[in-house]
Amino acid sequence: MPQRKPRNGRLTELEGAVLGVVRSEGPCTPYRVRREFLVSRSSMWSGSAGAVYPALRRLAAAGLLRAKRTEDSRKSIRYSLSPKGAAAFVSWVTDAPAATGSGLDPFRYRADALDALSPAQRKKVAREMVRLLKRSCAELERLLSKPHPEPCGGELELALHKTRLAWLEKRYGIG
Amino acid sequence: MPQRKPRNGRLTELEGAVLGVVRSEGPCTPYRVRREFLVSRSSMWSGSAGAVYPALRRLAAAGLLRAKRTEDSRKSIRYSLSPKGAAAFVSWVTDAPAATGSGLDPFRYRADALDALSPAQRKKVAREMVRLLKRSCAELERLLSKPHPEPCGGELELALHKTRLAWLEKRYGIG
DNA sequence: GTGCCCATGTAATCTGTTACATGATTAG
DNA sequence: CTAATCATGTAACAGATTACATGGGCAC
Repeated sequence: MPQRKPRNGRLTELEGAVLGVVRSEGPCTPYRVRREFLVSRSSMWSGSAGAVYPALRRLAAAGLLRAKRTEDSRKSIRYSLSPKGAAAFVSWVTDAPAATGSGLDPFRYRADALDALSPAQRKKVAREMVRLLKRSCAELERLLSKPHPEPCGGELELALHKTRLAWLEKRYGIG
Repeated sequence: MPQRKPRNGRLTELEGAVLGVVRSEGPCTPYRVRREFLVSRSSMWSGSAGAVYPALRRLAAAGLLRAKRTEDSRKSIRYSLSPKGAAAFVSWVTDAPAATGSGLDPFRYRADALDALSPAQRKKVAREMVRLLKRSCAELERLLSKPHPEPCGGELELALHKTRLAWLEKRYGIG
């Protein structure tokens, strides 16, 4: 999915997110970065090696990350944020027009088309969506209630799911 | 962004949306389809010719669209939905797991990092975001109040913006 | 040692982006 | 007629995906 506009000197969403991981985790290996994407339930990225490793190299080549080989048997690399990288990250975070854009919402695109379905089909799929959304909400609420709330993105994701549920309820009376 | 997961026999988000346009508009030319993406305020896609024209060819090659050359001087093509395409579109719309996924939300990704900013920076960018979000809300409300509400995606987008505003208000007291 | 997971990549492919090219139509 | 715009593409490129390859460390 789209979502991927090429750089006009700017960072990709993935690159910005990668900088954020390195910033909050401190110097870390590619695998560590990658796992953040694999584990985080942001289904938007696969966290595939073919995306993360090249992104790290790009960022290092641009001077935003500093790379240092370790001396252990793996000879892996530890990336840390350079001052330039920290500045770039702040620019990325404070890019208000990018932040307030509507993004890529698979729900919104399908919502328009629900009316095209037969009532029976629509009811069936709406029920299934409600089921999945409620499950996600429960999962997120469980995570957020834990002592370490982790990144607050979960709050926003929860709010998003609830918005969708409210919309389904209001429009089709399914709750 | 994005977002772009390759096909495991499935349709891309763009392809699904393209089928939706052809379905709701009836037989139409590539340009007609493209303009829907250019005009619609879904900032997620550029609606570039390099995306739309190949997508239409792909869908036609897969038998989901029927292509018919017109006899006028443009010799353009009119695409219409084949029965197979209609079925594929329904599958796409009713793919509940895909629909309820969290998508690619640039706001959510930046929200986590706002805490890393200085209070002054954070206040400044939060204010700017609020300004942009309110402007989008006003614009959407204007559109939605018109006689022809057009696709309901606008309702969801409006709800998304309001969710973001509420989050900023709650978290940073900026409204 | 053998098998399995951890960690680090690479290769081929796919899709969307920008930027350009080109012919038809319309406004002046 | 000329210029702008409509409409239809193509070309080069970038970034992400899957799938594969490979070597180290650990359990048994």
